[in-house]
Amino acid sequence: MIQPRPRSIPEATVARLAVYLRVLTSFADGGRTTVSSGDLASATGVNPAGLRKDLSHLGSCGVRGVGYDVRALRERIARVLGAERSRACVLVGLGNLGSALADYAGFGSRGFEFVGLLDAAPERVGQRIGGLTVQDVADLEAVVAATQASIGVIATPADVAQQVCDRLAAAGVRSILNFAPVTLSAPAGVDVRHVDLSVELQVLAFLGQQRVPVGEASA
Amino acid sequence: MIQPRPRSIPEATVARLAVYLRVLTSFADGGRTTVSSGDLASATGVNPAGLRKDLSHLGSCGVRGVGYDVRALRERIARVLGAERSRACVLVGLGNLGSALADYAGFGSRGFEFVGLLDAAPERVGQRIGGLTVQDVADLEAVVAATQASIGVIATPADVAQQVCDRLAAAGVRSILNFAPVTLSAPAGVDVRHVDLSVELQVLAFLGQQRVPVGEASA
DNA sequence: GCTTGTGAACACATTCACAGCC
DNA sequence: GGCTGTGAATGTGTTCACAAGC
Repeated sequence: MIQPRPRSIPEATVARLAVYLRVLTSFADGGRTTVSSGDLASATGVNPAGLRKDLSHLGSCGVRGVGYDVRALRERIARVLGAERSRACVLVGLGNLGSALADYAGFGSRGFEFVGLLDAAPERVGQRIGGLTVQDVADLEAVVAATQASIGVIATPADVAQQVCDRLAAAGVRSILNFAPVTLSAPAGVDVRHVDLSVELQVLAFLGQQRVPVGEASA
Repeated sequence: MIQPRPRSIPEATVARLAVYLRVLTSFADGGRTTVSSGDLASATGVNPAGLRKDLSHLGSCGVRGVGYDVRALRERIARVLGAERSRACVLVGLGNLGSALADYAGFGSRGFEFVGLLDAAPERVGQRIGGLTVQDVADLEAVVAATQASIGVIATPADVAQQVCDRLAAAGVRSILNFAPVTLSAPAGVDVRHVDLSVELQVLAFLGQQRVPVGEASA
């Protein structure tokens, strides 16, 4: 009666599911009711067969010869990703990037709710951003305890990111998303993911210079 | 006499090289002169053997029994990534996120220079951000032509991102980094990369809910 | 006939283990 | 002895091709 592995979805698939979810939502808003793997694949920039394989991980519910029901598929993906129930996040660091994140509509619509904004600068404490009032980072532990936040987002300068990470972990936050340009270490059981905004740019630039090896034209 | 593939570095390696570059720079700033693969690996959160394999792609110059020379390695990586010469970028969309990007020090220190900031909102045009004056997006083509920008960064709302992308591509920009939450399409020869800030958060949340399948404690 | 779902083949990436060198 | 560099083994992810089903 024990399912072998009820939900073991490859990480690469999870990332793409989030993208499918976004596109399906816009399709649903546009009044579309069904979609084929080919259409959805081209709208998300992936291979159709890969898309079907991704969907097969969630015990897919497409109809052969027809396609997928947009609403049903969207709900199923949302359920698997846990995007239907709201998750409480605290955000530390409200400089330019942090403020952008606090205001970013994409989070709220995908089940992430900021329940605490924290900053160390006195002039930022008390400001209202994205419907919340910025609190003093000294109260981090109290805010986490009061809000039961399960996710922490770090958008501080690099030199304080590690100590913020330590405090979040100690306060019981088990998932941390780091935007500061440092590699963080955290105790076992705490999941840290790092988003480096300039890495993508650097990869892009590298591919660009690859493409045209400057003066190596075939003439 | 034709080299088979002079420089074909796996994309995953390129992304990590950018991280090594950042850490090596901070090591160099701290006065460190040599580093072993183990040290650098733990500072960047990767496997030591993988790190050595990454470095081997650039015809590595470590010394057995000793390690790598920090400065030499940093320069070699910078050269391979093309991070030594400055690359001109235009940024379109100066809302919260765009402003954060324009101000982000991480770009400048890695060879990316914003040479144009463009926005459609009249109240933003003329503002100074990160040392530049915001220009009207109507002048996009002129700005690209005047600055010879090779990279475009899109941080606009989703609904105008595609048309900005089209105009950038038509103006001759061959590398585009998209922060808007839409999948963009571009003509062949134009490289588009998409950074979705909430995808990482969604993966993190998924892993978190995986970890503790709520009420399935082994007691 | 059209589209899904999936095993099998392939390509890519990571890790291991050790030979080569200082 | 210590650390790099790398082939070999493993694991992961992607693509193909086609059978199954509407």
